[in-house]
Formats: sequence, structure tokens, C-alpha cells
Amino acid sequence: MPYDPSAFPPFAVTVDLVVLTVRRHALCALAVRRGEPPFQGRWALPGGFVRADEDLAQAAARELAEETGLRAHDPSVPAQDNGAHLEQLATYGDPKRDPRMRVVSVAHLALAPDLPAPRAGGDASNARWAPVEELLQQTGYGRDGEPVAPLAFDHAQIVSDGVERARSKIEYSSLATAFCPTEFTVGELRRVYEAVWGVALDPRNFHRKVTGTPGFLVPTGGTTTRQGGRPAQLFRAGGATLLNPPMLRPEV
Amino acid sequence: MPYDPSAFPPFAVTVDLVVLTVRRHALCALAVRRGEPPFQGRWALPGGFVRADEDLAQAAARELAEETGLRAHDPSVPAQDNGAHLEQLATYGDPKRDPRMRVVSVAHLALAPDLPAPRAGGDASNARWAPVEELLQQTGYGRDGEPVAPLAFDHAQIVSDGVERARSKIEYSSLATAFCPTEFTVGELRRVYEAVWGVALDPRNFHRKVTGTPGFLVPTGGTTTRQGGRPAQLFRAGGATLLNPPMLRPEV
DNA sequence: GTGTTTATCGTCAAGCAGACGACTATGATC
DNA sequence: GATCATAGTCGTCTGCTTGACGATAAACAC
Repeated sequence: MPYDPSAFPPFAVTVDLVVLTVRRHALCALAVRRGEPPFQGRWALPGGFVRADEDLAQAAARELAEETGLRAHDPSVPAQDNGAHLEQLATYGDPKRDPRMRVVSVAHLALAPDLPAPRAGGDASNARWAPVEELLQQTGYGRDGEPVAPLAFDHAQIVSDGVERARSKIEYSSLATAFCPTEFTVGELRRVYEAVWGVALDPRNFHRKVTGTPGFLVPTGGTTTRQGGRPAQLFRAGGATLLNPPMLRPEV
Repeated sequence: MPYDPSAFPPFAVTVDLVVLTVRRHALCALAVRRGEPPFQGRWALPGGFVRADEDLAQAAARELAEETGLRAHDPSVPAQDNGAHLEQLATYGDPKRDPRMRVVSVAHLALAPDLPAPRAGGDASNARWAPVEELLQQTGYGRDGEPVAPLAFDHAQIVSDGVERARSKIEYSSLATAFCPTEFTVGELRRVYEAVWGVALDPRNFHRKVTGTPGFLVPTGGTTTRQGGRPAQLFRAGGATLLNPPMLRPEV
């Protein structure tokens, strides 16, 4: 039976990105300002159409590079540095999610270390790192007193799902190191967990846990006093990806 | 700026279903035989095009009902019975995954209790429950001596991802009860875990764990001797969905 | 030097998991 | 009906992990 275009409705397929980082002890997501309707002037997630010859992961990596300059970490090259973690999150396809046409969006989750200022086509005023609580509250006022409008489309739901994925995934994997630079201290890693979970962790028990888990951290030999106080050992992420037993998230 | 159809390439969007059940102590997935090219005569996952006015979850629930007669369990109605668990799995969009055209498939995972014979439009010879190891081995011979051909398209990858999701999810959630009938014994639940994980579990420790986790199981008062031996208490699934601490999967 | 900050090591008790003994209640077999 | 096999249920013990927290170490600010 030959290909019959009338047999199925045509869709537009996009990728949207939840790019998370930890800045100033807060979990932040990258938001870009929409330059055209619908939702003109509102904040939204970066994203764009999947091209005709592109895989979904390729499209997500391309959008990530365009918006942040980050290369996506290729899981098949374990020793690669400076690449952001990128994984598929979920797919959103409500018929009414875009008023113009039928759009299915394959959302991806990226975790990146703290970066210099974001860029959106070179225009800094149209991209920012926003604390996720600010993006998720429907109305109110942000830290700078500016009124907060809800994210465009269903992007608040997507951010919420991405944050929840990140929160649960650092429990049982070594993914929290994706938020850290190449070399980092135990204290810096602990502050990542504290920012993502929004809780305080005991420094002594955390130190025992992460240094006692084989393959999680490998010492580089160096030390640093970045945070003040006694110099701390520097580590790199080890080869282990799964934490067993997991890092336990404290009860609320 | 008005809607410009030339600004994006058109896609076909489908849902594919990984329907898992436990039959005769083996984890099985529903497979249907393809009646037309490409891959005519080969086994594939049930699925079909998403309609113009349908949400993705609706499309998946519709396909599930068409192929198995199962209603999807609506998470907003906790007390509902007899509904299969249905959740989005992942989305597959390699440009070459369907030789006819550009198809993006949103795979869903369904977990169902052991059912009567499957039906595919009423034709039983074109649908079957196949042990997942049989579906995942690329070549060889099945249990009945018939030669095994790989699944159509990228469906082997999708089955593999679905099985992995189910294996990990029964660790930290009460989802294993989705494989059981409304009333079941601790031993039946244990055999579900053993089939899904492919391991043997200690009946005494398992019994202590599941009966000691608040909200996991609620006794119905009845007993049964279905499996022979001493009569066992019957339980229903409790309201808890998350298991904390999780059920630990034994090391290989 | 004194105080402050952060890192790191140690101790202790509670809880949980794995290994496994013992007993119970049914059906099957002789 | 006695014996056996099967499956379910209750306990015990030991080792590991965690959470709470004391103590020490090494830097900086004054």
C-alpha cells in the first residue's frame, strides 16, 4: 500500500529545553522572552522546530548550543568534559497547547554548571536564568519587584516536570556533578544538593556518604579555599553513574 | 506573524504501546503481526496514528482499549478497579525509523494483570503475549521452536526501554500491584517481582517488607489456597503509591 | 592571638536488610 | 489416617547504613 498523506493528520514537532543550573544557591532555569505572538513578550522555554533530517536528540543539542553555547555531553564518550547533561524528559501534545496549530513538543532536560550570562541570539535582555520557584508561581512579584507572568504555553508544567525529574534523579545517580565545574569540592557538591532539594544537609554525613561511595568522586590531589575556611580537597566526577545505596532526600 | 506552513516540516505522530503482563512466571509483552509493508508479517508493538483532536494520553488509552479491551486507569480516580496502569514512556523520532515518511512515535507503557487471550481486531493469530526475552533476542528460536525475527521498526529498543522502566519502577512504587488481579496474595505479588526482575526472592523477608510498609497492602479478610499449601491472606492494593524505603532489587 | 568559617574524622544508637530456623495449614500420596 | 510436599507466616540474629552530633584541623579577618 503506497504512502497516503490523507491517512494521518500532519503535526509540527518541536523540542523545548528545560536547562537547569545552580546560581547563588538557587535552582534556576533558562527562560527566553517571546518576540512574537502568541504570548508575545512573555517568558518561555527555549526551543524550536525539529528539522526534516534531524533526530530528536540532535535537535535538542542544536537548540542547547544555539541558546547557551553548551555542547551536549555525549554519553558514549564518558571522559568528555564541559558537556552539559542532556536527556529526553517527556512529550506534550495537547491539541490546544498552541493556538496556531497542532504542535507536539518533545521536552528535554539539560543540567549545566553555573555559566556566564546567557545569550539568546546575542540579545541578553531576552534571556535569563530565573529561579524555578519564580517561574512556577503563577502570579506575584519576582525578586526584583517586577511583576511575574506565567510562562507561555504549557511551559510551567514542563518546568515542573523537569525540576521533579532532576530532584529525583540526583538521589540515585551521580548526576548532581553535572551542575558542578570539572573540579569541585565536597562542599560545593553539597550546596548543589541543598539548592536542588531546597533543604539543609549535614556536612559531616554528606561527606561520609559521597566519599564512601566507590566511583562517585575521584580526588585530583589539589585543594582550594574558594569558599573560605579550611582548604578543601578537589574532586572530579568518577565513572559511577548509579548510586547504590541512593542519597536519601530528607523528609520535608 | 501569521501561521506559515512552510516554516516547519510536517510529521506523522503515532503512539506505540508496550503492554506488559506476567504470564506463567514470565514477563510478557503484547505483540501484533503486521499486515502490510513495511515489515509485513513481522511482529510489532500495537499502536496507531494520533488523531487530530486527541491528546497523546487519550490516543494511547484508545489504542489500549482497541487491542486489549482494557480501560486505562485514570490516576485522578484512585479507587478505580480493573484499569490498567498507563504512562508515557519516551518518544522516538529517528528520521529513518519508518522508511515511508517522517514518523515520531510517543511510546507508552501499560501494565496489566494476566488476561484472557489477546485480540487484534478479533483475529487471535495476529496478536500474542510474548516473553520479553524472546522479543529482545535478535535471532534464534522461540519456545515453540518457531524461528524468531526481530521486531519491526525500532520496537525492540522501545520494548527494552519499557521493560527497564517497569523493572526500576516497581522498586520504589507500588506499581507491581498493577500486574495482579484486584485481590491477591503476598505470594502472588512476590512472583510478580520475581518474574519482572528475573530473580528469586526470600518469601519471609518479602512478606515482612510488603506487610510492614504502611499503605502498600490492605487485607480484605478473605483467604485462598489457589497456589496450594497453607491458605494465604488476600489483599488489595493500598493507597500508597511510593515505597519508602524502596524494595531492593538483589544484585545480579 | 582571637574569633569565624569551612572541612574532615569519629562515635553512638536506631532502623533496615539478608540469612535462615521454626511452626502452621492445606492438599496429595501411601 | 499417617506421612509428605507445598506454601504461608512469625521470629531471631548479624551487619550495614543512617541521622545526630562532638571534636579537631586549617585557612582568613581583625
